[in-house]
Amino acid sequence: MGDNFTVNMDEFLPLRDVVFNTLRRAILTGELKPGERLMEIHLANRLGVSRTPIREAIRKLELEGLVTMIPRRGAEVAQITEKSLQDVLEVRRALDALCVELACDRITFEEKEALKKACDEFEAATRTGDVTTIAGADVALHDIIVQATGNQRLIQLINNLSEQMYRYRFEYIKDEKGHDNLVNEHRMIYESIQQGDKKKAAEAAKLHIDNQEKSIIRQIRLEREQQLKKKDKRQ
Amino acid sequence: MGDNFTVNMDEFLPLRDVVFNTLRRAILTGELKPGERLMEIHLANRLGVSRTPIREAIRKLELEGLVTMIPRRGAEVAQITEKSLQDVLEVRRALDALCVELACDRITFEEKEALKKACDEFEAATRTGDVTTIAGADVALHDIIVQATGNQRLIQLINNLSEQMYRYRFEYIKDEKGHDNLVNEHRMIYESIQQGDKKKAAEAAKLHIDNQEKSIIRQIRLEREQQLKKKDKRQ
DNA sequence: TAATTGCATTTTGTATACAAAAGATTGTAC
DNA sequence: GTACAATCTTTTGTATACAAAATGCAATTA
Repeated sequence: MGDNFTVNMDEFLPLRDVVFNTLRRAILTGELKPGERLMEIHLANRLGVSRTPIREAIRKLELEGLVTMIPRRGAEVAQITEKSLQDVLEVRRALDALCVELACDRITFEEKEALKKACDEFEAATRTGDVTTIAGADVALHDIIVQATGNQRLIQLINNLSEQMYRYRFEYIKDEKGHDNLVNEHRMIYESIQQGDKKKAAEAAKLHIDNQEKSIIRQIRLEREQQLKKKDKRQ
Repeated sequence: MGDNFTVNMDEFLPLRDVVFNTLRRAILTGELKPGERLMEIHLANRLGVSRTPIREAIRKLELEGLVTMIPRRGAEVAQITEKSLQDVLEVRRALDALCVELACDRITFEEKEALKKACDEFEAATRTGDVTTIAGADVALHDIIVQATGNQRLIQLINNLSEQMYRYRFEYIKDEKGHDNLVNEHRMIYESIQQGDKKKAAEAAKLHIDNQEKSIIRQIRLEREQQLKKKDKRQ
């Protein structure tokens, strides 16, 4: 079992929020695996708190779609199926397009500058080859665009949807051959926003998602095949 | 204070879900007003349960955006501002467009029939003049389209967003002059889906939202003016 | 040997208890 | 009458207790 996640007592938050963040993190990084049961006493002991904050955290994870409740049996980490991921991506495609369109209208001069810088930094990051650095630069870039929309609800939704794909982030970033494409796609998006060309921006954003989709779906199929092989061996 | 909401003990659900549904309903119907505090013991006594299920229900309402948490002060019903509503509508516009586009591709023959019937029934409902009947027919019609997308995530998101505007549903339905427009907009959407014309469908869906937006925003401004007048009088 | 029943254990669902923080109230001094 | 301080109340945050359901296992029976 993936061990040693602990509560971060530094933060001055209600325990339920600390637990919520901790569990979410554990699920997104794959430390808690799909299908794994979340048992309250167990988690409570492990995190050194009582069951109450654990339960409240689980209620929030439930609504976020990261855990599934089974009546009288408790929570387990939600399974990701290819279908559910395609559903998420289908929505993200539309919302990302909306994002860049809104950004075309509302982005400030400072944000444009920041976006340009983020593009350069992303390119630099790809040259380091370090996956974490690249992922960080990618998040930073997208964050600027999302924030530029000024639409709080949209920001919240996109963040939540991104979360669902978090486990696969690294996979499509690992693929070195794709780096030039990613850099180009980012540049394309930046330029369209710079020019205020909504149509072009939306197309670029959709293309960007489509490419990620291909890469992620490929990854999922690969994983599933490997799991099947393992099963075969056991039999 | 808006009185007598009680838990519905018929349903066989964990108390937290019963409480969740009860409170949500109360908020959406306006029985619990924006800014009103949700005090745990008070609610617990009123609903005849202990604080635990109340707290868990509040955690879910929090993530749904229906209540706001103030640290060490508890929950209160989220305030709806014009900005927050515009944010919601901006997102809905994109997602409704996505909905009808997907419906164009995926709707089954039976669903097409049902949609046609729903259009007719909506028209019939407008002629009764009964607001509840009209609202019901409207929901039924939109439900068919949303379900036809087959995208669970999208269905969930649209339902949640609709929720945020629930309090204003009646207002734009009350406006009798708009009924013919609504009927026509529905027919337009139906026909585009029938023909599988995504572009036309998306345009129709967006127009539909735009008109609702106008009507809702007008309503909000009216409400705010009335509140200001009341305040003036008191001073 | 297979199936089933009964018991023990685990785990959730709910209620309650207690501590600490925030808020209201009262009283006193100026 | 106002300002400030002390105290009392309310309310949240957290922990724990208890009941009921589900699960697993062993023993018994066909």
